[in-house]
Amino acid sequence: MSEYKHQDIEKKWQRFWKENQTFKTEFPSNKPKYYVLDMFPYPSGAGLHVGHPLGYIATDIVARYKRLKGYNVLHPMGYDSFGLPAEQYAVQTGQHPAITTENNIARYREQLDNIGFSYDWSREVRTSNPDFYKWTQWIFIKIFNHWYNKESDKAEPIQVLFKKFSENGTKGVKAVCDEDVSTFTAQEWNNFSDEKKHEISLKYRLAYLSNTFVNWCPGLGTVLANEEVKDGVSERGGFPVERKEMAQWSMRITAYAERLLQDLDGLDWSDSIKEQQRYWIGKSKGCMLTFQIAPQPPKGEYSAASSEISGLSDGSSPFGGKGAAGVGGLSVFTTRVDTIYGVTYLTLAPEHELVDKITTPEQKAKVEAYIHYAKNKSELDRQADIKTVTGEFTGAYAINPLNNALIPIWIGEYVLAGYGTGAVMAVPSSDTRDYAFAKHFNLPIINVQEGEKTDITKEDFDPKAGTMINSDFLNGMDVKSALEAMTKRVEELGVGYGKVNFKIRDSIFSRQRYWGEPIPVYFKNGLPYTLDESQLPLELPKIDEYKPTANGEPPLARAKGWVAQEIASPQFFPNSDDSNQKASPQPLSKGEGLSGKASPQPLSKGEGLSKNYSHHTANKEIWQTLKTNARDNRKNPTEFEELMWQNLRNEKLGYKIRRQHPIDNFIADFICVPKRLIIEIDGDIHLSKENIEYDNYRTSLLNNLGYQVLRFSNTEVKENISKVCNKIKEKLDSLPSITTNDASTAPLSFGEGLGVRHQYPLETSTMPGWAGSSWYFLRYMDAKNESEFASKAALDYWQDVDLYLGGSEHATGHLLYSRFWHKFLYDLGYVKTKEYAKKLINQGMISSYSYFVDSYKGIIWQDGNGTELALLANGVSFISSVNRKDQEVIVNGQKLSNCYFKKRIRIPIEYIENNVVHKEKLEEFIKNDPLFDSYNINIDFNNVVYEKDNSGREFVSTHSEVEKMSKSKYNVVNPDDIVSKYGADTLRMYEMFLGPLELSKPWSTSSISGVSRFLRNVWKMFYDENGKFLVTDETPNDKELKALHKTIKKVEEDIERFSFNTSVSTFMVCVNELSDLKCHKRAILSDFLIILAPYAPHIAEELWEALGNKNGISYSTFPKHDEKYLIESSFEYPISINGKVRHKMNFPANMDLKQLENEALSTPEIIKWLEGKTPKKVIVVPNKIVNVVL
RNA sequence: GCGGCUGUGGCGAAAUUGGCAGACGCACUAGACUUAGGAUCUAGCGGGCAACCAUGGGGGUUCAAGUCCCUCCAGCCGCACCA
Repeated sequence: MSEYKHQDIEKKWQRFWKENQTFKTEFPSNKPKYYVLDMFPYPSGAGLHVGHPLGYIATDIVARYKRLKGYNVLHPMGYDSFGLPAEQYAVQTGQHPAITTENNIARYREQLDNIGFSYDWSREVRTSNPDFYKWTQWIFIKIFNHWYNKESDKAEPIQVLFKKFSENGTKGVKAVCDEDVSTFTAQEWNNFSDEKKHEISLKYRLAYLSNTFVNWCPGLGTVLANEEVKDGVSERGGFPVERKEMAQWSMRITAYAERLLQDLDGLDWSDSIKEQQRYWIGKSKGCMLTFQIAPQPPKGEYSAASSEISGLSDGSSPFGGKGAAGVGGLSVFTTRVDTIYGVTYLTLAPEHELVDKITTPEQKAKVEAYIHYAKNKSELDRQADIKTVTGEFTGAYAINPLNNALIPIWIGEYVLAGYGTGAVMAVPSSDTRDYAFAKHFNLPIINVQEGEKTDITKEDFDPKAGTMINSDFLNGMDVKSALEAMTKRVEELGVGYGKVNFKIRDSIFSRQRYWGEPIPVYFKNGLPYTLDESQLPLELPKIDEYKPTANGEPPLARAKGWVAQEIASPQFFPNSDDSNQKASPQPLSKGEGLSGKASPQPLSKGEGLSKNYSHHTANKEIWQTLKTNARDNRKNPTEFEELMWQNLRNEKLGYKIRRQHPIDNFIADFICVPKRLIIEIDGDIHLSKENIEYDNYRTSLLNNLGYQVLRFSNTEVKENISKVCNKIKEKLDSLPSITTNDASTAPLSFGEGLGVRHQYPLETSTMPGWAGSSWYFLRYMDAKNESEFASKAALDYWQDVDLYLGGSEHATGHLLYSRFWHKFLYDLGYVKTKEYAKKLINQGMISSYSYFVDSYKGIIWQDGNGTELALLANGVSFISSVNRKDQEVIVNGQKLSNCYFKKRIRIPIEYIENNVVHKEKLEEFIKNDPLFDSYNINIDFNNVVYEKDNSGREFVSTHSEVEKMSKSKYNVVNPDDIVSKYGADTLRMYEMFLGPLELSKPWSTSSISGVSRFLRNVWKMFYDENGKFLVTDETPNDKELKALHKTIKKVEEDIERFSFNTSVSTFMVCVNELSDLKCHKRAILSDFLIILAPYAPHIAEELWEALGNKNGISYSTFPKHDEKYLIESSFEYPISINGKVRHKMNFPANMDLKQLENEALSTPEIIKWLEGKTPKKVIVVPNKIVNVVL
């Protein structure tokens, strides 16, 4: 091959890698492991632009490098394929999001393949694939079935909690749980019904359902997590978000707050991300204080410092347990308990539950008005004007627990309901917000600190400066000791205790959306239960439309038969401490499973129960028998049954009723399936005590299966059939219909061997976007495993991610939740590492140049407000800057100045050549672009100014701005175009060459030619222009070896510290040097190709093959540099006088320093600079520099 | 307001531990080859005629500072009444 034909070469080797499965990861393996991971992409419809592959190229270089270094490399890719855009598209078009997603993934894959990545595609994961989300649901179930024990500081099975409850009640249980849990004794607990126990447990589980204020986004029809809301609008789509109270699933991430914070220290992540997480977790050490509410508001003026309630000044504890009007104390969290003598008022959040109780009648109207005002203020508004001070006095007073001072209680929106206790003790002398509030409402201010920087009105105010004053026993202390002393004192007094508070909130886990993982939960009597693991995956149902239902339920509520079959016994039987053990099936007792007269043989214990079927399930053989028996029964009805049938059949009562139908191990006489009603006619023998007992037992079993049972005796049927029918009808009317896939047969469709069970409605919300991404990195370790999320062997071997690369926008979302889930799995013993990603790099964004041309002409005038308006040929538009060229004109009788003005017109980047747009291109753009009208309203291209270049070609000058790459900005550069024009290797190297990985930088296609030329120069070392192969077997000389070995050394160092841009420069220098040396020697070029291969794998493979190698370059060995080739025999010393380089001299590298100094000082050039003075000092740094100080 | 990051030629940048600032590349200029050039090759390329001046500004430490310290400024990102 004579020319460097990148298209052919790249396709060839991409095919080679695919056919040879070159990058399939070995497992098991004796090699050391290296796991390098990209944050997987959401496959958007727009496809990749050149910014996306930046990180992928970097990780690919590392992966290929590590393979050459002998590592077993895990380098996978997949898709975060659940998400809003596909669903929004589905809502609009009705196309199933799976189809949209599939198409988008296909396009992504094509684009990725073009760039020659070395992913092991056999491990691809997609979060929307049931094989994958089965395990996301599985983890959810695990989370649901665990609680957080603060004593052991880890998650433990809920059964352990149950055991504690049954032994000691709530006493001694230290759990992370809801605020409103009640206490009970072991005896009380043991007397609770199972359902009650379950209900209580919901307040302890790590996944729980609760009514919370959520970020409701009507535009998207879903709730959003805090980090999905930016500036009061949704991060995706920018729709307004409001506070709304809804029942929602949450994850108790707060339980892990401390560990999430602590373990950040050991992570090699950027400071920025770690800081953001620290801030988000928001740990603050402080003190929880209780202020009693004063019994009666005092008349007249009060003075915060001195007013004491009469009779209480003896210092005795005045208010016992309860304060005024039966209201308990008011809890306040403060980080500055040392300033308690400076408290002059308390402020509650308007939503605070005590507000209602303590507000005095006189203040009620005002307070209510204020609450109304605060409530109706949207989040956005609240954030927008934080400067405005608002609030209202409740009329109530609290008592300072330290000095019994009376302090008024206010409400104010500056206090957040969600933080701390929703109440603050205000110290206007030490807190700027409190100060602003106090100033605004004329509340007293007591200084409790003195000294420098303690004046709150001054710029340099430092809240922790100075020493304490006006603070009793604290006086004279600094803030730190005062804090300690006061914390101790309040604990002694029993009015408070030291407490650590976290800002982080439990994360809302439900989304009212279709395109997400269904939450594997059903509801029985209003309480949530998880599905049995054997029922996973709970697949997304088909639905007719992807919108919420008419009454606002999530889209899944549209699904027919969105019900669960309960197959495990309820999870609240703590049979064992092993959380993983399923509740054991309850065997059928003797005689059960029999119906009517022609009964099959009774089943004995365990008999007929296949291991795979739950205890309510008959196996196929029994089912066949039941079916046969039922058919016989139908053929030979008793007279009573026949009479009944004639009255029930053909929907005579308004409901379809079947007769002689198998239900699990029974045959029911009559059944109305959608109503779950069974009607039995019992013969007279049923009057015996034993039979009644048995009937009752059977009824209860059927009840457990979800059926109601009506029993009539033969006599009742015979004597008053209409009464019987009325009773049945009444019952049917009262029962809710249970919809199923096919109400006529579903519960009876027994073909799979599954019996009829009670069906319960399933949860209709789905999981949030971050669910799948919180653990996908583990799935890659064993992506095809059907029985576990990953095998122990794989988890033990791969351990964690060695290098994780992705955008910093996930700082408090994915990167926090995934750490949380990983710690949870760590607690359960599934993973061995506390953190899953040792090293994280956030690649910078690649921005782009947007190009504009100016069009001039129009009329400008000022409106009444002095705003300048421009009148265009076809309309009026506001412009901010004008270039005037005054000319007077008359418009509507008014004298106006006729100005030329500048209007920016966006020109798509593909029409730009060397920063100008040629006339024919501009015309083509106007003609071709369908979006032209919508993007460039009011544009008159006749007014652009054309210039001519040397060849007479007309063009228009443009100016450019660096902006985010986006479709709407007309500045997107598609990697496919770059690959087809310059090749994937050029793209890869150029992306790296742009600059440091972490920094944002603008893309400039014109600069790519340098890298392109470089690769052609590499080619030229192997082939001349006639295609003659130039490589020789000559022995390399020292210069060539030096050029090679310093490159090996530098490239290796660069990759190890992720400095890819400098490697590219190094390669260029090396090729320049070898070209100057006219080096075509195999020994040199062969090693050069190996070190180049991670960056430019295609050309490296091609030339490697040309050198006669058969096996591909990917698993060759990275050469080791040899220092002996790098040693210089001499060094050219810069000789500087007083730090300024004046001369250069060559000395042997190992020369004696004193001798060197002497020689340097005796050189004429230096003597000239010495001007006869004796140097004060001469510094000689070996092989660096000589500095003469005069 | 708070936190993090970043400021070096016309542009992207390099200088890893303080030791010749601007490597490497783009753009540009001149020349060569050529019917042609969006090809290739050669040379030049921070500013200044020069002494010198230059790493956002100012100050400091040091024989020596882009690099360390203080201070101010600008840009980007994140958070934002967190008690």
